[in-house]
Amino acid sequence: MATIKDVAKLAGVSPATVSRVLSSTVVVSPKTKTRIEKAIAELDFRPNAHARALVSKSTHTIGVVISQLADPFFAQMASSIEDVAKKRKFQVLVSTGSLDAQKELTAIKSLQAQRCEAMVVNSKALADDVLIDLAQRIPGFVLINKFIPQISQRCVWFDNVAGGKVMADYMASLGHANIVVLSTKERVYDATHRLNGIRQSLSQHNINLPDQHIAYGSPDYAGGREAIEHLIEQGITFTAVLCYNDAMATGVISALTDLGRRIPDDVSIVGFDDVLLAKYCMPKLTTVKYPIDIMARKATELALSLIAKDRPLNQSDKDYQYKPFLVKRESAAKC
Amino acid sequence: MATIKDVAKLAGVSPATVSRVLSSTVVVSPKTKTRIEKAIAELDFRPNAHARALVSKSTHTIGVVISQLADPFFAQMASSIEDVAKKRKFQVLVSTGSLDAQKELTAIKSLQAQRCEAMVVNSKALADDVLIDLAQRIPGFVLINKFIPQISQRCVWFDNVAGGKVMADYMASLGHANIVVLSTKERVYDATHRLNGIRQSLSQHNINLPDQHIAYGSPDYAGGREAIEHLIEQGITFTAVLCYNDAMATGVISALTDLGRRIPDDVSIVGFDDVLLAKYCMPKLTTVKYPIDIMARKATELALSLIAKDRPLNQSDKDYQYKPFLVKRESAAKC
DNA sequence: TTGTAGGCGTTATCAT
DNA sequence: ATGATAACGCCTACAA
Repeated sequence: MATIKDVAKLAGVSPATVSRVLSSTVVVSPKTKTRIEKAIAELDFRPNAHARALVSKSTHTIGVVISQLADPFFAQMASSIEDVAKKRKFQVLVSTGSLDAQKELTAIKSLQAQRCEAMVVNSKALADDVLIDLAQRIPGFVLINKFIPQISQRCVWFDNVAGGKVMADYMASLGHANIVVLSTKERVYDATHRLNGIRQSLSQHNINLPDQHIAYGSPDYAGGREAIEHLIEQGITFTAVLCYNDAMATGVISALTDLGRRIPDDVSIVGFDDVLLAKYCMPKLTTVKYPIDIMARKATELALSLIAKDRPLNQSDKDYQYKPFLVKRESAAKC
Repeated sequence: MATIKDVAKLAGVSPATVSRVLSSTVVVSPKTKTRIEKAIAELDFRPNAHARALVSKSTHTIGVVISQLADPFFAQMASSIEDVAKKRKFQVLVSTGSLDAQKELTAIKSLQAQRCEAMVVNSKALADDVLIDLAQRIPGFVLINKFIPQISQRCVWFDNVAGGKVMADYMASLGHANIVVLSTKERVYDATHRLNGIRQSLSQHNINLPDQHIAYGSPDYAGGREAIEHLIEQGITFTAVLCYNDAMATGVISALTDLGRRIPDDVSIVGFDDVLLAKYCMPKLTTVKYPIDIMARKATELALSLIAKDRPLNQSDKDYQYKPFLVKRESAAKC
């Protein structure tokens, strides 16, 4: 690909002048300007972003770390980030961490090597002190899924405990007393938080939740099926199912329907996240809203504002917490 | 962030020696090596990828152009690409084109500015001659969703005409004669191709498909609902619905169920793509498989092989065409 | 084995 | 208004 020198030569000027018309920051005589523009077009010249980054010490790039691109939840997140980044003329660099601490760290390091100025990271596996260290090192570092007191102003997070409560409160209010919970077998803290919320709510309502009423599966359709089938095999009876996410909930719907149980007449089901899927499936899923799109937008703006030169100093010292709320649809009803 | 000079100074060596342990291409004395490694760790030094790109003239980066990240189909595609790229130690740069020719071109140009060595692009809007031009300019350029004769070896594509036929043939084989089609209102060629396939099949089966039996909506759940409702309002009767994609099909299921029609007893429905959703919804969707994951892998390997220095010259001259096949589930049955 | 020097493509600072 | 020149951070001959 042509360089700025090639353009300069073809236009009969110095590289400096070409650079001036590129940045249009200094006045260039109209005639030479058009001559240069013609040369640029003719050579199909595209300024080398790396050279620019090197000299300008700025890449206009925001890095994103998520566990997997194929998951609708993360796809939505990435999409929202890209949307606001684009408006600010920022490039997006996506790296995946796959729920593995080592891979997450590798992803972040690679983003650092690319000199991303801002970073929005969803870390499921890294230890808090590692994340704190990272945040202190990287000016535009923002965490999107957890709260860490020491770096609270860099945290955009969701109250998972409240989310668990919302689910359980609702089922209790519908009169359910035989409740089972489907959690994820992945060791991620948000599952623990939701479970804690559920436990708190249930004990307040004097509803028992024995350990055998909790099953663990992969956080997807198949995992939902297997987990609920496992519970049934154990001879456990129930009228309500609380699921770790919407995908598992659809698996439950499918498995129970296959067994001739009717939803919500025989069994009530609540999902989590409210991904697109929840509206699509039948019956439509009653679920807990996780406003990931709004959160992703917020996180991106926060990350970008952290590195802005004209950073308003009135950066409030608080964290950015988002609360769950119930989306009532068709999969849950009175007991 | 620390530079190679900082590391060199701290370790008491020259930058060149540091570079040597970084690339581990030349033997360095064990003592100095450990000293340097200590310095690197202490300074948390991360080699600047831009400087490297500049001098090495290689970025190890593959660019991806898709219309939108949030769409499950494209998320799957991006995910597959990232997967094989990662194995080859390539960074992935995603840009979105949003079905707009101008934006698609901007996305590609930005990828060029980043000096992506390979590119996998899904272009819905750019004219063929523009794409041909791009392919000739960019060595690692691969098209993933369409066939263009002049650059056939750079095309990984899906036979949409055959896809249309598959849907229609199946419905005909089930005895349906009153068929309606839900297409997308976006002006994309794949919709046209599928429609052509449907028309061919239907005329072979002597089934009539008047223009009023074709409705156009946005290619999603809401669009499916609206399109089918529109048809019903027109007083059109039917026993089978062919949909542009799975999301529209779920909209149709929902709308018809609301009206008390039973699927597949009263109406048969076929979707397209076989995204995850198709397995999840109720009834499970009978649909046409679009093997985007396999195709994306192939496209990535192709793009990477195109720029490989040890490129095997036995690059076959043919294109890479993928064929649809029917995934029979529950949403379609005998008339 | 290690150091020196030049250059990758661009921008910014001086001159002119 | 335009041209030299140095510098960004790194790698790679070439020397020592």
